Amino acid sequence: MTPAEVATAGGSEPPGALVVGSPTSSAAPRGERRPSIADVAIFAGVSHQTVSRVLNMHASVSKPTRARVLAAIEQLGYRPNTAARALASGRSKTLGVVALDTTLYGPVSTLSALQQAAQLHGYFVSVMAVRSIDRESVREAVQRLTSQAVEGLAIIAPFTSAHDALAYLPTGTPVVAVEGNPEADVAVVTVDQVAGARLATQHLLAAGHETVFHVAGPPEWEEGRGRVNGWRAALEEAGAEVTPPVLGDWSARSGYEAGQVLSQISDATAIFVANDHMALGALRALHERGRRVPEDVAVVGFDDTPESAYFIPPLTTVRQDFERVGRAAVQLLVDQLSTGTRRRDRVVIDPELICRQSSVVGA
Amino acid sequence: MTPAEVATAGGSEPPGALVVGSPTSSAAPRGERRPSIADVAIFAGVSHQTVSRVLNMHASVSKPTRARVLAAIEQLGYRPNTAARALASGRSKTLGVVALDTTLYGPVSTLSALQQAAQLHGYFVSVMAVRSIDRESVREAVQRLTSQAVEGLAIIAPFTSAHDALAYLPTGTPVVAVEGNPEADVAVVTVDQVAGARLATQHLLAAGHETVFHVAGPPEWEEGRGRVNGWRAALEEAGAEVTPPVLGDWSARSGYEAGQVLSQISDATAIFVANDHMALGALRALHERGRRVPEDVAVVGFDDTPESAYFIPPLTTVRQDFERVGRAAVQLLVDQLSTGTRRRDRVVIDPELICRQSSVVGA
DNA sequence: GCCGCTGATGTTAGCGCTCTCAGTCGGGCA
DNA sequence: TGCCCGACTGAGAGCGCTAACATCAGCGGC
Repeated sequence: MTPAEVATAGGSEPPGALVVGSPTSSAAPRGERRPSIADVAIFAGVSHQTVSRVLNMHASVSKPTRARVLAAIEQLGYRPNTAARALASGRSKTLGVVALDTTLYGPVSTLSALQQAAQLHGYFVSVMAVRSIDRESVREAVQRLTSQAVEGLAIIAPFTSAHDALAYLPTGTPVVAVEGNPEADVAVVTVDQVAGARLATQHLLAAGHETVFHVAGPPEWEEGRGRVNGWRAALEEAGAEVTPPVLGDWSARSGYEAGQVLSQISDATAIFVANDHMALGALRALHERGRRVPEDVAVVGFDDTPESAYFIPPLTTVRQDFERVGRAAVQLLVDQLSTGTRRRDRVVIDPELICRQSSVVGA
Repeated sequence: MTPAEVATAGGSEPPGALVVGSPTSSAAPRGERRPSIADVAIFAGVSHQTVSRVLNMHASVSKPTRARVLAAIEQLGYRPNTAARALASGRSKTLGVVALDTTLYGPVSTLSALQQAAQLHGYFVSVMAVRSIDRESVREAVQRLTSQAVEGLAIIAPFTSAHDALAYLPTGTPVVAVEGNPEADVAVVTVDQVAGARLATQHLLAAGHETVFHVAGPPEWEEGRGRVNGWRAALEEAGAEVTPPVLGDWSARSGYEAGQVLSQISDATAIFVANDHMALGALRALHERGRRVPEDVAVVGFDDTPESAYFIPPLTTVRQDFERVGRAAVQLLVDQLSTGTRRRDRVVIDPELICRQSSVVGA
């Protein structure tokens, strides 16, 4: 790869991508079928294989030839056909994603970051949303992705799905469980939920509360379980009483209902809520019952959604760097792909406590 | 290739392939390449073409033959190869989506619904996120999708993008602009932003406010412009004063800043905020300044995010049925695909005012 | 001056599927 | 009985690309 080619290929492009056509130049292939590699070859007066070599940045193409081919490509507005390429090479340049709920803040942020990261690596992303994580749904999703010959798979859903998924995947396909159980038998990228919950709980204990109540996420979610565990561990370490967690479903509504329950417990002076949306609901319930936050009850959330700084009062919460999660997931897949092995790396990302007014009087 | 003796496999574990018994009958294709239509054909004792016919539900396959083929498919764990199918048929069964910001509530909800709808119609969805809507980004995204041979394209981004996109698309590819300008020269699915803003504004006027202030979304967004227009129209119809809108960027932070400005204007007794997140910020600013909602200032948002019912106070807002938007977009594409024409249908979905306490005293 | 080598190209097979065109077979109708 | 027709099945040719090999200069070394 000579410097000249690098100049041609533009820095922001993923490797292997082609920079062709200024916005004005590339003429649309009016009417007819799109130009193929053969058309380009004829136009440039070379063999189709030479065109292919230029496309794939193979060495051993002379400079003038390369230039001629690139010119032809631009002239004809040629774009490689992904399907043909995938068929011939066996590489689809596509990563599959199985996601449980693609509207929740966490998964959305992760997915979005993942998508961007994949794009940077020159990969497409194909997302299959599953309604529930029963075996059948997972099988369906994975098989659809398999038929697309995805090269790697990211699972943004509870651990068991990741495990199940393996069964339906061609042997050797790299898999990464995002936000999955660190004990999983595949690679994992996760935010340390236990540590995050511990941070939140310790923060409240340090503020002088005898114990901390917990509004938990659904136990089917690894995040939910991890936060319960971290919370419980922190309490036990401090010798504080462990009250039964109130179960929620991540929604503000469920947080509200939990808040209604907890607002009637006069001992409940500190609540750690498993995500910000539920915390919002809880804040509202406490407000309705005349319990002041943080004077009467301190509240800490989890996620640091962009809105949480504008709750009343601003919410102390635990930030998760979803951006990094997405990037790391892609990186793990790409690494496994390039080494050709399925590995069991884990990337654990530390969460960060963001202190705001909901937890500390006078903050 | 899965070289079993890769010693470089990251230390922790021997890299042996995971042995997973599949819970159903379909035996995993041990080691080698996945079974093809030809394998199925041999196994079933028919020609590959007959298998293809079964796969594509062509008529003219006798029942016993079909049964035999289906059995073979299951036995071998066969899954059709999307790339090969796309290459041979020219149909990729994939819809492309170009989206501007895939983390905002509206786009996320739409995208999610769209994805589900597409899945139901047997289509895959390939999403290209663009950072900005300049021509270059749109071109890049559309061309990447083109190289995937998408059969149809949905654009969840301002109108001009939709227009630009056409230039880089093979002629005849159906396009639908989601939440785009109804004047666009492609099919459009949109919530009637003008009507929604009108509802909100009229609601506030009807409550006795002399005029209604507006915190607007970014003018680059069609939604932002539409809501400004509806708000202005409602004011003008009522002969109310039209104050200059305060510009926001959809974020709670920008809503907060707008709220700070408006809270200092004593005439501002009613505010229509262009989305719920900004409304949250505005509520917080008003709260800080001691302006009571709704007693001193009435606030109405837009979107009806699941959280808005739990704001303090619960937010009156305008609901958009994103579910329907997504479904309609897919339907339009599928229709155009089946009739083979590029049409300019429009689907306009009526928004709905959801009355809560932020706008009406004693509600 | 012949050998082998390396860089630059072309040639030939497929990848796994669908499409078009040909059959084969049995039965209804003249 | 013969013929046509419709239901069913099969053979062969690509789709656009990559991978492996074949080719063919030109070059330096002995």
